[in-house]
Amino acid sequence: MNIKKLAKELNLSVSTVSKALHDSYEIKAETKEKVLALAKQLNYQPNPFASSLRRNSSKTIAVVIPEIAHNFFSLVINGIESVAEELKYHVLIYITHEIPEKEEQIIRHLLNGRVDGILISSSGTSNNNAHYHELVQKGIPFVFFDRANFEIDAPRVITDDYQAGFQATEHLIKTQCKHFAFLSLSNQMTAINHRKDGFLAALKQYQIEPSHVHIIEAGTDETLSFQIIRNFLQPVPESLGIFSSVEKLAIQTYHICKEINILIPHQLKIISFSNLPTAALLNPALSTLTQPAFSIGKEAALLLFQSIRNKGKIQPITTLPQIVLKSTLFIRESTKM
Amino acid sequence: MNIKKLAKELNLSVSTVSKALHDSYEIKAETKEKVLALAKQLNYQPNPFASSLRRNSSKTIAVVIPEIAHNFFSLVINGIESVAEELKYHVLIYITHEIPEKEEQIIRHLLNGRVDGILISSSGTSNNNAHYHELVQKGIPFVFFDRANFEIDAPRVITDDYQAGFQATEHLIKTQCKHFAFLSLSNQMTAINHRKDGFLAALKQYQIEPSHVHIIEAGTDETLSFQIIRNFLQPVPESLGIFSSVEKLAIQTYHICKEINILIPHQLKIISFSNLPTAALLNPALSTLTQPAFSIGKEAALLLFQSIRNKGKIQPITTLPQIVLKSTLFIRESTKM
DNA sequence: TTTAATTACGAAATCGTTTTCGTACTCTTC
DNA sequence: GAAGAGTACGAAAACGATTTCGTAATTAAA
Repeated sequence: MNIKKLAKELNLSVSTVSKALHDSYEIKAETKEKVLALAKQLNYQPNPFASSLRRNSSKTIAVVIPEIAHNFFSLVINGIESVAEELKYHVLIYITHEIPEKEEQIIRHLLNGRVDGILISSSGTSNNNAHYHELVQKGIPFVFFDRANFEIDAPRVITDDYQAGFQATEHLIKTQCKHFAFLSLSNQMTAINHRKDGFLAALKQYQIEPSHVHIIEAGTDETLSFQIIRNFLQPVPESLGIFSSVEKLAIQTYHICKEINILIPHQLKIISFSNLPTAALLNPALSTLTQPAFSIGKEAALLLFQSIRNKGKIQPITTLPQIVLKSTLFIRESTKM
Repeated sequence: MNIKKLAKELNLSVSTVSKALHDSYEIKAETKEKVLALAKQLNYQPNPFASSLRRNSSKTIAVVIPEIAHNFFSLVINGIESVAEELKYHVLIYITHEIPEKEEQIIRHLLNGRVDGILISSSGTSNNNAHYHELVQKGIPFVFFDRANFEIDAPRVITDDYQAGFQATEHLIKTQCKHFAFLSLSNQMTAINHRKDGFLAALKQYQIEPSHVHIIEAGTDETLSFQIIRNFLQPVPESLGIFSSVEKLAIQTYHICKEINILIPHQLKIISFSNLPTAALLNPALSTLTQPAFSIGKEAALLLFQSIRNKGKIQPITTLPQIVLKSTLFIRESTKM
């Protein structure tokens, strides 16, 4: 079934049918009704590729994320989907597995016009931005969320990572910790670095002895990060307070503590960025900084669709859209005095 | 940049360039090299819509799932993505939010040829299969995973739900439970019903008094299911063993037990189907039946791509592909004697 | 030497839409 | 009743690839 057969069936021209289906003013109501009726009856659905080819728009966006089996990112996707669904857009998912080269390859592929816009949570290191520049040059709108690249002039939705980091660390300080550790994936990710900056600022403000401050870069490889954290915890520094910048490392820490019999919160207190639905049910319940993941996805999608709509139009000289959402601190047993 | 400009630049015809790019035998090596070189230099990427329109294939598959913020489904997507990425296919995600009508609408939309195949974990009730039949009629390959519709002749990847249900229940029986409850989302989902059948079969084999058997249909609405489970647990039946067919209901049960001070495993033992990475860290550690989610996604994708490849070819008279993977039982503290 | 086969390329049709024109026809308006 | 405006439609040109078919030029076979 295509528009040609539909037109033949109706004794109308293809152009008339097309216009009728798009509710054009050129077509009289009676004709429109006939066309709509037969289209429904014959279950006519326009070929999306012909349409995209002609209109040069795909009604599709891409979401590029480091991983998907991750509470934060799946909640974000939920938020994105809620907006996309509303606007009848389709959502393509690409996973970089935290490999910057993979991200580059994906983004470069998307230069071919397959999507109208891209939502990116970067896995990239800041020393390679070429692929983002190509997006800009090609005029493909994109929005960063959570892990933004601040060297690129693109809208972004982030959280108050510095403040949250400060707040979490202040909380650890007030529970009488002596040593402080920051668990990080890498020193190339903006969001994580902002958390670290907040962490360091709090320690400085409370005049914590620098030798008591530990920055642990555990990396993205699971086996390796286990090893690194385990090494750090043997032996466990006195009155250690851990601030984990991502959920995964906190969970690993829990596993390690269980394995080598470190008692939380007595020997070690820990707080983590996390969207775990089971944080309160852990043994002990995990104190968390929880990002509004759904809202992040939703706001990022809204920004993207705004960019898509504005494409081609004259942009007012406006400041770069940056939305900063607040994380929420949940104090639980893992940081009990 | 398109193939026309490329051809002009090379002083060749469009058809020659196209053939060269596809490594056709009609084109001599020297010409191919020239074409490839300039294509790379000018960063030529073929328009995917023109290509899809002409070839009538999209290099895209759809994944239709009830929800995404769910460990099981996000792991499945990981498996799917691993295969799709390998074969250079794109993955569209659609979420039904457990609403059968939504699923119908999505599937019907996909009849327009936007995708070459569909992976479905059904949210549908068995009384409406029309949309699946339309897929069959249109010749669009699809594969069920986990939640299959057994009335439809489509390949499927499922787990040994009956056996796992039997095994879990047998385990509960051996821990001296007197009352037994099965937590279900609805009685319309095949996978869950198979788990229930295994549950009931085990109880029958061990001659459990039927009045001690409780089937709780909690539904998919979060607030409502909380209410239903809470009601069931007030007061908590003596020596209750709960078999939760899905992770979410087990987590809700944990929350409720914490809230109204029911001690696990002393007053209530619980085992659940779950892919929680934190199952062992919960208080108490949750006994689980864990599905090989990644493999499910991978196998389902492989079946789908096989169907896609076979499309149009004469099918050998073969039995319907059905892959049954095994779940693994992890006994932890939540079912301790 | 003639015929047949092979090689290497180009012209043009095609996929299914959308959109720009062009044009009959009716209806005002002066 | 001539000019202009408005209405309702159709023909045809895009969009950017792929593929069929045709054909010169060269090589091989008879």
